[in-house]
Amino acid sequence: MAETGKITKQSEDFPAWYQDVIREGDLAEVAKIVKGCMVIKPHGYAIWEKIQADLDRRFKETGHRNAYFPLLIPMSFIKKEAEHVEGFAPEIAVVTHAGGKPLPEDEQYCIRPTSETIIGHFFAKWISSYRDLPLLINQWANVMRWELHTRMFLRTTEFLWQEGHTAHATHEDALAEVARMLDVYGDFAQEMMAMPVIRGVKTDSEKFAGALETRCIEAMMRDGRALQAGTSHDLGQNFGKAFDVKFQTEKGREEYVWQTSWGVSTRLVGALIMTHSDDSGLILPPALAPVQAVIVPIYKKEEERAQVVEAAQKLAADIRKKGICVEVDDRDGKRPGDKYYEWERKGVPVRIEIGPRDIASGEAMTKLRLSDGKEKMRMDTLAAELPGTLAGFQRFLYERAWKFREDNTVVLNTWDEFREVFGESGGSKFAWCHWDGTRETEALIKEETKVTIRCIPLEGQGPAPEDGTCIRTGRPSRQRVLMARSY
RNA sequence: CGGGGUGUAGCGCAGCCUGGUAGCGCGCCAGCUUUGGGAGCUGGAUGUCGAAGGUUCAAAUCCUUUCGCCCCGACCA
Repeated sequence: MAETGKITKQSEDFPAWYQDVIREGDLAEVAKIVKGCMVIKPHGYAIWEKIQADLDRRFKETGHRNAYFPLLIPMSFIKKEAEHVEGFAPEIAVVTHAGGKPLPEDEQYCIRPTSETIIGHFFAKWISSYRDLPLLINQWANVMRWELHTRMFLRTTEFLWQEGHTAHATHEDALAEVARMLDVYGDFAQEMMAMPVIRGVKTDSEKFAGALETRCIEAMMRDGRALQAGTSHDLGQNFGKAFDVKFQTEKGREEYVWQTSWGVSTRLVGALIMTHSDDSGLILPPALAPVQAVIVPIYKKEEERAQVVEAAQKLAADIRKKGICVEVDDRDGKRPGDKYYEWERKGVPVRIEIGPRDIASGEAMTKLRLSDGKEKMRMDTLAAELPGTLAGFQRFLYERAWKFREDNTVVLNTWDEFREVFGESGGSKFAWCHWDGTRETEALIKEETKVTIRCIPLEGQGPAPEDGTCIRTGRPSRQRVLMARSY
């Protein structure tokens, strides 16, 4: 880790850069006293709150309601769905003692790694008729997975997320839900995070433990690696059968429900950092920036200070009327240059400087987080123009991220090309390649190159389907899949 | 679990080889001067030197034991 106050260059050491941006942006720190856990500091948590607020609105607009289930899940529950146990058992933390006594093995709890099982249990109690369906529930919660290697926001032992859990009368309904929620995530990523994503289907070996199918959104980080930014699972009747979630159909027949689950986590904050930020620190898309604009008053003498701060407060009030979150940084004893650096590292999109000269001329200096120069703007029209400026900034970030991804996406046809692109350096690109569809080939490629199949693109999300031959084995393939090194 | 490293002020580190009053940078506090891109000067506060035991007149330093953390090789939102 670099010394405090310095940010390692992205091009020199990407992981160090990432840590530095988080520290200098005052987003979070490693808890240290609790293995693998992090403390999300106010500025970082404020970003998560903005993410939550917008997603929550989208969930409610699509008919879901929030609920909350226990943090502790009986160990016996986890074991009920065979693939689910197998997938999660190694990373589960278990409560073995309570009330000052050891718990018998059959009374032990695990701290939820995800809630399909306990929610399945309650769905069984709540659902008896087709009239109870669909049941559309979302939970905002923390979960815990005992990971070997942790990285702030991307993979920590405890993390915050939302998990949607729904039950439907038919597989068709459930599949529509899976698709709908994947689109909610995809739209959110693109509209709010200014992060282009590829929507696709996971291969069998990458899908959620216990699901029939997992759909995902995959984004490219600025080192070319892929980040899974959200998932939506078709659980089929697997959990329905394991937890006996049955309902009576209109015709009086008894059937198991079809379930889905879907989630995004605080990992999105990591995605935000690695999609937009630069060597000066964090860059936030205006739509998710807790502070969208900051006003720095500049003064020398006391009487100037009073005058300048007053003008800044008045401008701030005008800006707030436009629905923009603005802060006046009138902290005394900290010089303007110092403040500039601080707000830059915190990713604030727009900075406005007001000094005696500006008050005299009726203008203010504005600086966008991404441009080098400053621009003079009339103070009386600034508030009116700011929403447009922010919208333009948001659009610019999306387009820049899009172009970066396009520039780092390749279509590969031979294994030699593949080995060249994914060399020893550990770098990555998005590569569209043919794959023979077998788990064995996928594992072989992963072992040889650490490259994985990120997803099989949904229609329109990748190259149009075409017959070809597997990049590794030469066997026939019907469609190209997305390959990359990933987080 | 195997290999390597490290524990000294809030943070980052030096001191250890060759035992002798615990130091540096940043940060923090106070005052003055400053304030349109990371301020300067002066003064100040802060430590059971990871823990336990031993050797010694004397241990951060030498010896023994122990604990924690970090990095590299087997899982993943």
